[in-house]
Amino acid sequence: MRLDPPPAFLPHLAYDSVIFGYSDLKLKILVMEYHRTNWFALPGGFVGVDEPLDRAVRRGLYERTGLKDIFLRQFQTFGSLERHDPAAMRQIIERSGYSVDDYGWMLDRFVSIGYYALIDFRSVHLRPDALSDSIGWYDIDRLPPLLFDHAKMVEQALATLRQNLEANLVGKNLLPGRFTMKELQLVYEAILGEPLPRSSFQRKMLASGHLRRHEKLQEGKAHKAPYLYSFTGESDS
Amino acid sequence: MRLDPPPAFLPHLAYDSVIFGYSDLKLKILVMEYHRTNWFALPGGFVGVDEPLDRAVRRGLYERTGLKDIFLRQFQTFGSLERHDPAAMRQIIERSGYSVDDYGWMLDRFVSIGYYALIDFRSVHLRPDALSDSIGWYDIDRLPPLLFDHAKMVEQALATLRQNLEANLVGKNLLPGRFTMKELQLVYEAILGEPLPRSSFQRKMLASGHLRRHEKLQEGKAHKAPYLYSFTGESDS
DNA sequence: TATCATTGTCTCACGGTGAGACAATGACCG
DNA sequence: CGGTCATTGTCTCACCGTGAGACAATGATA
Repeated sequence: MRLDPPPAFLPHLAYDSVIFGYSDLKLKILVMEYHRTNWFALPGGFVGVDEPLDRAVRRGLYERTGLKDIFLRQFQTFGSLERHDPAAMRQIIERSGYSVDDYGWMLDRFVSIGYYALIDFRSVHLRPDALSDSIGWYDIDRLPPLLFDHAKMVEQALATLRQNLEANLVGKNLLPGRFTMKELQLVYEAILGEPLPRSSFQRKMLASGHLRRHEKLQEGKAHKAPYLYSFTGESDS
Repeated sequence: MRLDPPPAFLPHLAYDSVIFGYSDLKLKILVMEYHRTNWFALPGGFVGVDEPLDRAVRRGLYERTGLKDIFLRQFQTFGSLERHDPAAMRQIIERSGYSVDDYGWMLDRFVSIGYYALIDFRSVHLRPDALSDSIGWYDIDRLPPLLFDHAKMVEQALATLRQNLEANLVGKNLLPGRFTMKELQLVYEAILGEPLPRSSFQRKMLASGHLRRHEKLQEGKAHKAPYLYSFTGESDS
């Protein structure tokens, strides 16, 4: 919850993370709000001088969500000059109660490495960092205006996620351990942003071999009781 | 052809490029050899303090190949600690006739952004840079041992290329303006590393709409004369 | 007990694919 | 000069995955 002085981090280098969760039939991401600015941005951070890049990102995720062993993928590195906005950064630092004299290095140009993560919505305990008032979930299609080039980052992350959609990921990372076929299909549809044919979806999922059917049936609700499924096999890292 | 002093470049940040060409039925990449070391590595470089990342890579490609408007894609950023090898770097600097006192910043840890490029083999005029004796083409499956994590970079670049193979790219960037269907198929096979069914390949290519058939027929060789084709539509950047 | 939405499964038509066949072509050889 | 033979463009056919729809089974509700 502190900002280490410049020597601790690689200068000019940052990461930003697009953290996906699923709840209430919607695909959502984590967005943070800077202190007293009404400005929103993706959760990001810096890389320690002797810290592997991947570990830096996992550290940031852990500090904000309390989760370890998260599914995490790099999707793009952003290095244009347009993303540099020292004026905005100055305000963020000052309104958080810090001095630009101490944190002037944050006004520099940064090259940022974009990661996306998939996490189980329910198992998260959110904690804001030193610069942010709050961190919260936003529907993927109802995001507030984001600072810098973060809107483009989200777009890219979502495109990459859609392209790499595999049975392993979704159920293993976004859903609780047991779920119905219907629930699984709804997650897919939320990610892809379009409806899927029911019979084909079920056929493909069953044929994939990743699913295990639990003979238990759900009960209590309405109509015919669906099977519960869980995912088999390895996944994250 | 000079090494600018530290202030000109972003510290701890580099790029490396996997430059693909096609010749003699083989997929090849450019590999450079450092002065008097017998050590091989991918051509790479540094990013100017006020230079967009993409432009830095294009600049490096231009300096080495004389080509502009190259098809270029980022594929992965490498940030582990294992890739740091100051001892090797010290030798490279010294054997090139430079002093570590002046270029000590090159011994630091670097995070490197990997790009791959597709270029027309015949239109290249190779030029080594300040640190390298030579730069030349190597068969993708007969590479010399590469320094640092560059072998992994090549592997990743090739995997990404195979995954993103589209009709647009190959013919537009790896082949000369006019080519036969057979030649096109051979390029695909060289990239994918496996034979493709002839009739399906032809059918799909013709149906893609990217090809234009030129009524001229090749002549002089053997047997039945094939049509010549060229690609239509936009491509690179 | 009748109603009705949901679920698991099946069938069918459609489109793309790989394998193979076929004629056309044009250089080479006897 | 005619036969041989490899290459090329195209066609046919069997096969597989897909989307659409049908159907019975189910289980809560009226």
